[in-house]
Amino acid sequence: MKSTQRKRSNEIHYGSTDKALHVTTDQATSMKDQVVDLIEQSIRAIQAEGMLPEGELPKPQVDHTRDPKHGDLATNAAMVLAKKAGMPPRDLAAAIIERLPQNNMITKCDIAGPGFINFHISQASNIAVVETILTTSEEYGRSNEGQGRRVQVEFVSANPTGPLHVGHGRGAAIGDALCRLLDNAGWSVHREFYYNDAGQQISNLALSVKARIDGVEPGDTTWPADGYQGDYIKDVATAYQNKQTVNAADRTVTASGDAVDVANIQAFSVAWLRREQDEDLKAFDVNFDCYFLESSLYTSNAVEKTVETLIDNQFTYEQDGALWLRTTDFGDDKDRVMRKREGGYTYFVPDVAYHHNKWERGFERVINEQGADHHSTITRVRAGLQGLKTDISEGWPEYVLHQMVTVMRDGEEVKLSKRAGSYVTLRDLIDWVGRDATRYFLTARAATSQLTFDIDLALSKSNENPVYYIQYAHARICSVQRKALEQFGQWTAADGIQHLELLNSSEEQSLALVLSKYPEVLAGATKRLEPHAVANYLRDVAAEFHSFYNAHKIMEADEGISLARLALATATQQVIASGLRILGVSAPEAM
RNA sequence: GCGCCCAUAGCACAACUGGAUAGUGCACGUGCCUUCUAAGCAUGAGGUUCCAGGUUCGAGUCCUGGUGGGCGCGCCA
Repeated sequence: MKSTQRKRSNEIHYGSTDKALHVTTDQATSMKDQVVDLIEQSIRAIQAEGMLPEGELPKPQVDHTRDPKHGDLATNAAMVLAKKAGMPPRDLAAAIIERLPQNNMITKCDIAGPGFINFHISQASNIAVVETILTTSEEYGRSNEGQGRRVQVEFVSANPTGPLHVGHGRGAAIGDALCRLLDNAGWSVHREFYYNDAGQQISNLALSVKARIDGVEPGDTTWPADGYQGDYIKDVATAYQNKQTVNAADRTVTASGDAVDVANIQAFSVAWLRREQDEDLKAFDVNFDCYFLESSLYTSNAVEKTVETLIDNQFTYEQDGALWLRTTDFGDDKDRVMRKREGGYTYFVPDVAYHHNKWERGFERVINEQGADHHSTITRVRAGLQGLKTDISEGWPEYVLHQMVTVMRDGEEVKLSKRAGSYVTLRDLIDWVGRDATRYFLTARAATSQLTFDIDLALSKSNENPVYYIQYAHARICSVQRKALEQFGQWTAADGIQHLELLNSSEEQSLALVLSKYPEVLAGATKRLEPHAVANYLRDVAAEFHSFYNAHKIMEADEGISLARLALATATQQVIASGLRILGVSAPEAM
């Protein structure tokens, strides 16, 4: 597996196969890690005996089994190493088992199929995760892999020409979940929103508002070409005429009301739509540390300097009156124009300058969450950065691209077109199905998959949204805890730890097992930048809990059993609340 | 024509990045509320993982070539 991530000061290889999944926390080592350790010891012993060559060997895998008949954990070590050892996998498996160090966690291990080694874990070891969860509390699932290093995540980055649409919503949901995952893994996360407040699109915006002020409507002969036709343009015009003051997150503008002052109209319109987007984001509970203006790259001369450096480094040439960047030197399929014949720069030039700025701000990692329709910019931006001849590595910045969101309404597709002015907004979704369901739907699927958001379905079945399944488990646990308070008076989850050995049913054991996977699920989701894994995992946790809940009464006659089950339920509650927090979904105490 | 992404049950999607008998939710069949929340549980049916080759102990996953869909391929952003 190859990864062209960073090569600056601290060496990190996110793609490396070993260690990458190692959960670096101070908490008790997981069952899986312990088994990995045992197998490694055994293999070293075999190497010492000369049955396996010294030096580097293929890395065996240890996985949770799908089928309980295969025990709890399984390794392919014997199959992977059979060739090196020159012996049949099953024979090698026997040798590995023979040399496993003594331990009280494994009750049985056997050889199965082509040479798998299956490990059966004792119930006591399995249920012990409940104690780990309760005692490490909010630390459970956290790691310190990031070690406080700085990562910047740029997402949404919508231009202020209209309210956010569902595509932005997907970006907001995924981007924010990525931030929460990285924060959970010990990174210092900086959320940034980049937008253009001065280009052609913004001129069109100002002209559209001015047209509305002048009483011109879309379709009239004097309506501006490429004007924004949405009704919100009328609202901006009215607010402007009323000389309103607009407070957006990053700017405040008061309208003069002067119908011919295009500069003021433009400034006011940008602020008005920025505020509109702020409200969309607020309704979605997404916040940013910084709003970065494309225009600032011009006023600071960053764009000029970038161009000069690229010229000095001889990656450019003049042709047909334009200035070209030899992006083909860096894997592009054709060279790209930087400076147009009439003088202006193409859009990717400030983009390069912007990313150089990010680099100079010291972000060790930068992750850009964008719609897949912008994927062609990746090559250009990276090529531009390489052309600057700094020590930026080829794979910097990283990208997470989400595929299109198709919105179905009344059985037909609604085209997402900001310029046409007719599209479903993020706020529409939130109003219809709620923030939690919107967040969940938009993060529960892999970013690489196209997403069909069927509004009619979401409307008609709003009570059957999968997010409620998870929230319901949380609310149920809260309800039981309230009952326990009535029954026991003073009571804490820790009281049940000493009775955990009473939890020997398959439902209780299965629930504990799924809870024990939480740290590695988070580690995997963080490493692969795939928050949807968390959503899927939470559904599994909820399913195991509901099964447990239906099979066993928590508040039993026997106090020890009650306390033990309360401990298990509380550990479950903690994991669900933690996972939902990463997705930005609330964990209600009652439903 | 070229590049990127995708193709898995009727529908929408998973599958711990190469592991054992491919799972979950809707929808469909059958049971379960006098008992901590039935927004729940149990159970059944539903599959040639788009097609054809290849790599190896082993392929939904990797490689090659097709087919079908989305996006991009501008001196627009």
